[in-house]
Amino acid sequence: MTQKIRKPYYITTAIAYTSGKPHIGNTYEAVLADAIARYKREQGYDVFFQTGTDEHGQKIELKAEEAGVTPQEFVDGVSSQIRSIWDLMNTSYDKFIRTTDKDHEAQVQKIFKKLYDQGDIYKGYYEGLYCTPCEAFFTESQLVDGKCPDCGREVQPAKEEAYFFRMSKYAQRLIDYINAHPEFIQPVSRKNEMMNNFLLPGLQDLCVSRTSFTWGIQVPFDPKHVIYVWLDALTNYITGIGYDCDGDSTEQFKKFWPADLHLIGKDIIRFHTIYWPIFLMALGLPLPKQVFGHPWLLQGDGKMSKSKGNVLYADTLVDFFGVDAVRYFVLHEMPFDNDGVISWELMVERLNSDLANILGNLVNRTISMTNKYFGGTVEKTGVSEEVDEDLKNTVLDAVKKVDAKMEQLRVADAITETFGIFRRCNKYIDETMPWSLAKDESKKGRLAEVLYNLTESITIGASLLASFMPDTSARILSQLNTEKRGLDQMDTFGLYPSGNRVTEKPEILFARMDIKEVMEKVDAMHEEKAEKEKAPEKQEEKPAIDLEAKPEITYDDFAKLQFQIGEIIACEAVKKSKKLLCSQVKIGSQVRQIISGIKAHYSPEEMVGKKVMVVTNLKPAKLAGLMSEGMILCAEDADGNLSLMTPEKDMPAGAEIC
RNA sequence: CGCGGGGUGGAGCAGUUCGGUAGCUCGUCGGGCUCAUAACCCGAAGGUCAUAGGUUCAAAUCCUAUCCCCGCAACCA
Repeated sequence: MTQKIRKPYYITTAIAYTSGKPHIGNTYEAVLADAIARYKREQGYDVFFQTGTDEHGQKIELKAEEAGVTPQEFVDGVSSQIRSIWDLMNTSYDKFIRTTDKDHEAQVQKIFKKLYDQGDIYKGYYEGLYCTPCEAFFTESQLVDGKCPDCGREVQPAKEEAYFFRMSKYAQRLIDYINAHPEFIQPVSRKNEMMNNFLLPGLQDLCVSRTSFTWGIQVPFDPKHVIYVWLDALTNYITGIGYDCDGDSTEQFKKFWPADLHLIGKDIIRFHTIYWPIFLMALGLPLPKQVFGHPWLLQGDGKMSKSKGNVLYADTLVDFFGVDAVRYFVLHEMPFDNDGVISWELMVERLNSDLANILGNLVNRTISMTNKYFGGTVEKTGVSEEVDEDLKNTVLDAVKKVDAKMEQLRVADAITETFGIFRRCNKYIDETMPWSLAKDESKKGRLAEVLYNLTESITIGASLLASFMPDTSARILSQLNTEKRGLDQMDTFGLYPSGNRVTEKPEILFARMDIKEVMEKVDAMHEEKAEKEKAPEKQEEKPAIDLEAKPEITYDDFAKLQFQIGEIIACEAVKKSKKLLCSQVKIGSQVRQIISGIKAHYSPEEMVGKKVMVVTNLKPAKLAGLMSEGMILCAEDADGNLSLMTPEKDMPAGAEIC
């Protein structure tokens, strides 16, 4: 066995937060990491690809409560859902870690203890303005009129016990490190942002524990505290491969740490390039070699339907287009340091033009001609002409370009380079006109050579595709009846075995789709969804919503409230606010201004003329700088959809509701 | 003045670090071809590079101001 020692390559994604089903944007990160991991494997690295789920925190505690299950049950469900989507997308992760894994939890506790013992974590007080009834801290800027934004009561300065991490101690070391390693933060534009905004002005110590909720890892020596998210979540990168802070780490850890690449969303760059490195310094561990903050994938047609159905999920897209088409789309449409756009139209466009026309049709026509003219046999005859050189150069060149692009993590560009091969092949067919050669018996040799060159080019192109579209790559190669070409053999043109036979019947790789038909289906799907939501109780639709019961009140309590019918006579969006509408509401003979957070559900135009239920004796308050004198009531479902309460029969504005 | 990103032919993007004929893909129009999934190939039209100033021999690229869009945060009486 003369197996070469393969260089390790450790890549991670951020772990996905288990507060709900991940949309296509979240899924993109896993696919991107997968493409890189696969390519590294092709290059001969011993790759370890870790992903997983982040499962602690107050938000999950609340979500679980809403759903009426325990937090553990809740995260079990969401985590497995996320994992199944990652699987659906054909991501080749080696480990799927969960922050509720027992060994992770145990290790995090040990790490916390160790950092405490060595003085990096200290107990202090979190100071702020406290609202006792709400049990919450607020900052000055969060207050509304100097009062609690939740209940409107007075707040007092107060302090709460909490553990802090002494960031300042390591700040200079980190600054030096970043300066000495310009490749550490990618894209580089992010580096300055971190330096200027956080490091150079001076790092604040980080609060690393909470007492306001319990769904988390307990501080081992102080059980009323729970370890706050970042120390819990970030450490997954080392606990997942067997780190032990008592020095008993696994061989795997020794082999793979430090990580080569943390692939994360641009929103959490700060945590990965400041706090994480500092935690590692405190543990005496080397820092990851690179952190890449990728941009986001946004939905282009946000305006179309306000009532949800707007969010795109990976599994829905896969149902329509298939796994590889979706992988192709997210990988190819994503700019390097700019947000990308996804919509049904763009999806169909790429599928038709790139996948069906350029790639699928090329494979199809090449195989068809080979069958038609040579009974499926591909033979290298050596009857070459000058055009061949350009084809070969383009192909071999593309291999190098793909390599260079992948080195810079420019996956989208790497795919474009790969497709350059297929484009060139189509052109080559036009240049050589095989159908014309076929008419002349004396040109058989040339014809065979042309088809050989095409087959060889496609073989190389398909092999390059393996990292991005593994299934498609395999399907093409199998139709050509050959094996995937290794990257180390791609500097040579002409390795396809002469005399080999391709399949008799080429299968359609990607069928063209009609955007109209797709949109019809999409609409039908949305309607179906909407209908399901409308039909109450009927069938096993939306489960009835059970709220946690509030304490019983007396009739006197109830009588304090005044409800009336209000007629909306004017309504406009509140500037600088995403969610607020400002309505002029006629109640009896007076007109009141009321601010409501329903912009996402009702447009100002459709509000006008509606008669709604209003709480009229609520203390006026200022919202987004505007006075609001009352509250328009809505019903809300589990997904946060709102519906105004309107009288079943026509009632005059001002009528009392009792 | 909460933080950050962005405005380039009809659509989606590159180019902006280190100023010097504005590029790619799709769409449109015209032509060619028929092996192929009405696919492929060639050609053309289409942009005062958000706006206004400034620096410069020269600005999409540097500086200043303004407008607009998008994320995050906040506000969802």
